[in-house]
Amino acid sequence: MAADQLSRVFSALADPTRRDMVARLAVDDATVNQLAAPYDVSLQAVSKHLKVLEAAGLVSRSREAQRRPVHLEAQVFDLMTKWIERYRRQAEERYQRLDAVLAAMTEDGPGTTQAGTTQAGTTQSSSSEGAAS
Amino acid sequence: MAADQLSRVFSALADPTRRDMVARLAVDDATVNQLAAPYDVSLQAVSKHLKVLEAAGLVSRSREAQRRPVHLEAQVFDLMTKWIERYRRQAEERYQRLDAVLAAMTEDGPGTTQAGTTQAGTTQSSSSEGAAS
DNA sequence: TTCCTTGTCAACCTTTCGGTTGAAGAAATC
DNA sequence: GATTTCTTCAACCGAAAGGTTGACAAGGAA
Repeated sequence: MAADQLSRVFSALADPTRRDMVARLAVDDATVNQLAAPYDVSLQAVSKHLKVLEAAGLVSRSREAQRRPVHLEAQVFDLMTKWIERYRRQAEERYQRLDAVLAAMTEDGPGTTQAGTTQAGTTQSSSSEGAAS
Repeated sequence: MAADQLSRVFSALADPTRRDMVARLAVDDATVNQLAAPYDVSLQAVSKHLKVLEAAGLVSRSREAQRRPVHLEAQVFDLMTKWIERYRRQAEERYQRLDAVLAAMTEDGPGTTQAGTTQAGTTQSSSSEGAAS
């Protein structure tokens, strides 16, 4: 798992503890100890979680004496939002198109509409990850 | 992993193959065979992927003779978008607050601003998953 | 009935994930 | 220099993910 960045981001946020940490970091930067406080897991486990978040580009770390403050990098959210919005919009448009077809059907009476409602079956797809506008 | 729905959704989309399937399904409904075509994995593997997507609420399945057409349920995207937007906005506001503080500093000269820039250190957090507006 | 198509269930294997404990690095403090 | 604080590295462990193959159910079609 986790080849490209998008995979790493989704994977990172799939864990409730890590999502919770992101929520905490949205309020303010925090050290590892501060982040670990609410959970009853070892500090090492928290450190691992942070490595995952960092690899996903969701947080960055600086240095401050022995401390390593963690900072939320909110730009990465845009990556997800863009991905989600594309397909949500596409699905929505499709739904409206179907609606239009159904409306036309009741208007003209059944039998006049041809093809392309559902199950078009042309299977013109393939890897669609990076395609479309 | 995958306790609540949000976890299941993020987890489901962490896999590139499943994301690709979602992209394909945004175009049109499809059968398992149609979905499997682009990939060189077994049909069983694809079936498993679909089960994951279904458990996450991202797709629904109907019945049509032996076929089990898969349909994208786009509403679930809103769940993610809501989560993401909350913390993105929060982080953004925080950034602007910092900006304001910096502006005030150069205006009044250094030393007049007190506390609360970064590293407030109050650690008033805890589980934040379901909190805030 | 018999066969073919479509899809799932079950068992198994390997890799990754999230956690643990123990040792150790890095930097301030005694 | 020795100690304390904050954090990571390394090795290990059980559970889950993602894949495989083999059997089989469900439903047309011959």
